[in-house]
Amino acid sequence: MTTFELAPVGAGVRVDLGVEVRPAASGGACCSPLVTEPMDGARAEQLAASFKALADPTRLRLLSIVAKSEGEEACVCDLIEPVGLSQPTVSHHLKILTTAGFLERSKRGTWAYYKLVPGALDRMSQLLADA
Amino acid sequence: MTTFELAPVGAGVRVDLGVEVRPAASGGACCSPLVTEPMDGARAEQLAASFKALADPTRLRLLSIVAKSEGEEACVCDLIEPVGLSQPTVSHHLKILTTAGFLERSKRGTWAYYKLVPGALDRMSQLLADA
DNA sequence: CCCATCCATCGAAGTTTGTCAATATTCAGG
DNA sequence: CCTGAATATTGACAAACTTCGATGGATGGG
Repeated sequence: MTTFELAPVGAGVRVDLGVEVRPAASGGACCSPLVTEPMDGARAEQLAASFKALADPTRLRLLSIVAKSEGEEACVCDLIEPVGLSQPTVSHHLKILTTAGFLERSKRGTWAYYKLVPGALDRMSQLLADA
Repeated sequence: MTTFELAPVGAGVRVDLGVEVRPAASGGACCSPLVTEPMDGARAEQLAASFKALADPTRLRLLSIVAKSEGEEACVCDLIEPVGLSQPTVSHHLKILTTAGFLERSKRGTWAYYKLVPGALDRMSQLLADA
């Protein structure tokens, strides 16, 4: 398989990407020696994980369809035909989006309904806004 | 190798993700037959390509460092040490970010300076804002 | 000119990802 | 319970990605 470890989108990620401005390009022609750490690896990985969930055309379409559905909610059967992929594949993508915190799942009867997590995409938007 | 075909971030991508609302869940228990196309495959691919460029921790750190540098600009030599990867790898990532439209390159002497493309990240932010 | 430096490209290795067919799981009805 | 329908999970495989070392191209200084 492969272990998708997509950080929940909200997860305390702070908007201002934590970089200490470097101490004013020390003398030489180029190359300041110390750039006091860019945006620590941990946060970079979290953020990257969230973007990774959005970095697939099928997943974007799934989000888009769900977003425009009744109550921002759709069941898997509504999604298979539009994206034109197999049911397992669609389920796979939905799981990734859910793990990443963009969708939430609720089962009613035999059907699984996926719904936009309110504010999840907006939070991503914020992260980019003042970068 | 692999051919990175990252769509320039601005490229006419429209904020409202083009989905016609489905015609009100036709009668049955579930599964409305026609969801008049989600967000056409082409745009989904473009958008996904842009997100793909952001979907890597190293690239996020590179953007972050560049963003906080003098004039939102840094030469490759400034970037290698902070991210702790080889020079070829850093160049590789910079190219991806450049092709995707997030960075622009200018050569001065032997050095290559990478600079944030103004508004590029903001545009991505917009795309997510009202999704 | 020749050399050293900065950067890009190439080729290769290892990992991750997208996709499907097959199978398991869960639930509603009879 | 047994069956059928809707989803999820597993296993497999090809394509794509990240990374590196080695090499090539350009530029500026002796």
